Amino acid sequence: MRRDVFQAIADPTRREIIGMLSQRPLNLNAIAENFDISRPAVSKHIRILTECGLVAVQLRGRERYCHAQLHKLKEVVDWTERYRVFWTKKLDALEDFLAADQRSGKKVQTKIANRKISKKNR
Amino acid sequence: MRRDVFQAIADPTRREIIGMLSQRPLNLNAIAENFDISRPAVSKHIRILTECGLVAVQLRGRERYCHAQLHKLKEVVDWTERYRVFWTKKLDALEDFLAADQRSGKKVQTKIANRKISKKNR
DNA sequence: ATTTTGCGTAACCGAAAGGTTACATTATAT
DNA sequence: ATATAATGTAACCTTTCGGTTACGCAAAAT
Repeated sequence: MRRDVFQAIADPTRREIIGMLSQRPLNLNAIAENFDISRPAVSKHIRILTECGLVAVQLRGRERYCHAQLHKLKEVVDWTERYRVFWTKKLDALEDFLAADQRSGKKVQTKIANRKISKKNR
Repeated sequence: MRRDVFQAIADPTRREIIGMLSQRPLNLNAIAENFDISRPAVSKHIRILTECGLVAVQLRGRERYCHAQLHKLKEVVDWTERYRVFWTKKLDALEDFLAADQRSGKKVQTKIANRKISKKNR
């Protein structure tokens, strides 16, 4: 099981579960009530969220209370943060420029292709 | 095709492609050189990234230059941003508390379950 | 003691994901 | 004009995903 945070939040149902649990812990049935899918299906989602550390389960008798452990989302934030500059005003202007160029078919490629690059930044 | 940004960045290869393209536009073969997978496989990844708006393709003769369009990542940032409070120092302390409780089996549940919640925050 | 509740798990299913090879097409180079 | 380079696409395969129903089991309620 690969189970990384990126894959975990790819599913919209799991993102909803995260939203619910961020407000207060819930046991499995309480979560399932909010969805049209079956209880075992929710159980599987919880398992995935648990495996990647986004949710922690606390046993209370026969109930399992699920807590959001959202500091694990920092992994996602850290990745996106590297590209934050790309949605600032200044950069948007460049994107617009490129989009316009694409429509007109004008030659501007070299300008972009030769931008200085820094190695090893994955 | 669902093709939302969350699903697009779930795949590690696509995240690497995004990292490469954020430095400079590349044509498809240039991208493929960096991976062990076949060229058609890369082509499929580019298609997915294009469909959700993370990449734009600019045709130059027989070549297709792929540009990163990273302002679309803002969607991801906006979602995660709602939970930023959960990985600040203060909240981490709460998480630690919960984790310790889970180990000891002590009763603290009600305290958390009764936290004030605000509606409609998905 | 018996029933009900809250859950995990197993077996199964169809669809989608991620990859491959083979082939077609068009632009450029020779 | 012919060959080669850059790419899309189709057909196919295997694995994973997200869901289901059926069942089992322990805790709680009766």
